[in-house]
Amino acid sequence: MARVQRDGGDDSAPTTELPAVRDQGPPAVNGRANGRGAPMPADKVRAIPEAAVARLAVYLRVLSGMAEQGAVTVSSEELATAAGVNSAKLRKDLSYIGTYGTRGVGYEVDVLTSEIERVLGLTRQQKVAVVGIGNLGHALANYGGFPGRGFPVEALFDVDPDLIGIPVGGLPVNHIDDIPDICAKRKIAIGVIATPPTAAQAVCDRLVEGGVHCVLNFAPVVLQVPEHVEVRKVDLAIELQILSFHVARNAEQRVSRRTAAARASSNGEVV
Amino acid sequence: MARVQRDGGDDSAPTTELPAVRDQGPPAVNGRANGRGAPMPADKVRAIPEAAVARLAVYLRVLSGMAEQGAVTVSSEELATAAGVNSAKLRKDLSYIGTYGTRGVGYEVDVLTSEIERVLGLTRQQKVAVVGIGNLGHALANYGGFPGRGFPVEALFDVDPDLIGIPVGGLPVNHIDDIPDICAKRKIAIGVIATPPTAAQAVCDRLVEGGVHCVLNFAPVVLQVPEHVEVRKVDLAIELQILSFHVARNAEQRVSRRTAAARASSNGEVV
DNA sequence: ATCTGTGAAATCCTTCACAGCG
DNA sequence: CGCTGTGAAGGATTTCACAGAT
Repeated sequence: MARVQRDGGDDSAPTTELPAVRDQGPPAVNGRANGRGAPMPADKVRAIPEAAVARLAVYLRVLSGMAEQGAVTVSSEELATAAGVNSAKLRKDLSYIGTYGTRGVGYEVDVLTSEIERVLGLTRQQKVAVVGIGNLGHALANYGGFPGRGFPVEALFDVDPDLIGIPVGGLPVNHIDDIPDICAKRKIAIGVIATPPTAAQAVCDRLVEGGVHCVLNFAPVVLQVPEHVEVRKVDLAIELQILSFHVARNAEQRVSRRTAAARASSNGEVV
Repeated sequence: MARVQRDGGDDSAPTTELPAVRDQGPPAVNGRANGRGAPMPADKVRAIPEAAVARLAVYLRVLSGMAEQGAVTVSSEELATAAGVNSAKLRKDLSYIGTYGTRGVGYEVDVLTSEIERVLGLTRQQKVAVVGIGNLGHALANYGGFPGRGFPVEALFDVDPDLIGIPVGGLPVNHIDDIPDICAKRKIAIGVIATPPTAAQAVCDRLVEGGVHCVLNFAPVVLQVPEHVEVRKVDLAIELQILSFHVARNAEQRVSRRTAAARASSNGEVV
């Protein structure tokens, strides 16, 4: 067995679930007295909230846009607006990675950029394998935007014999049976699953076998993985259904507001 | 100008409000007059946490898989495991939509399925438009899996003159200038943006002009939208960067654990 | 005996608001 | 004076743990 169910998505949503750092010490839980003002032992890089990590990636993108336009410094207010958050949240997020701002002025775009890159581990390249070279797999393999050259695609896999050996985006397609071998040899860090749902779990197992610890899953299934493996999912159906919920909710709100208005007006009230 | 920055991504938003079920408006939307499952006090039917909505969609998928395999009832523990959450969370989530379980037994698969569908608004069809018919757009337009017949794709748009008029997945491509008109005429509920980042904001503005209130954004930009519009984003780059963060973190943990172990063993401690 | 439904506690995240630096 | 950095307050979400139904 040894399978643990976890998901990364959405998360999201928000939903983003943290890898449960479950330390089940026999005695009490760790006194999480995170010494605030006290400088913490450099040993322990303190946890950055999962939600903040996701936003740091957004800030990074916004910053790179600003750099292109020649911006040298930026205030928390500007950056926050461009990133779609409020400025208090942005400052709090940045405070998790250190203090790189100048009071009365703002942040230097390039300093902030490289600090975020450092925290996100973007200074090393993470090799990516894409499994499932259908419509979506093609899109992913060609995604010039596997962005900022931090995530080179270094292996492609499919079952279809007609695809094996064919180069896609300059890289030949291998058979999924070779996943464990090839991933291990090429030291693939991240596996992207773009297969039909029925194949996804088997593919995932082989990726794990090949030493892959991080999986990005586009297949509409919940993957079961061992504890040390991190899965994030991108799920079209679920995104649509969440939007659907909001449509329904808004429709109902509109109805009940209209009813209220009608009732009020028939009472001579002003709404 | 009245742009409000919000994003739908995997961040958590305040809990969404469900319609106040006040007195019966017109024939109205909330047919929650189910005699069998206990609805729940009208003034308590207020809000379903955003995070729970996302998971309800997951449960729905797991349930449909179970139904296919002939399952009639399911316990919270089984369903939770299959969905990758713990059972307390699952039960809490289900409690937001009513009480449809049987103590000592579990839930009936078909009852639960239709109740979740009802809450998510999947009883009505939501028409979808896809903008940007590149690799990804193709994948989306052909996605037989715009799943469970709840989300028919009813309009396609692109700028490329060579594409206009060409049918993709049985539907002709229109020019993006026609977005407002066509969306309004066909009563599109959800717009999916699969354009290059530079075009995304303009496309989004036109969708909103056409009366679209929900947007699913695949372009790597933060969209600015009016308040009444709901945006969710799917961002490959950000997903990869979040995974990258976990790679980095795990690497550090592994290092520090090794150091700790070394230190401990040189002290004769047991780890 | 088993499994749901749910208050209450614990945890995680966001927002406020202001001290303090440049 | 303007803007950052951050305790503290306020919410939201998750987990606990158990009463109660079958």
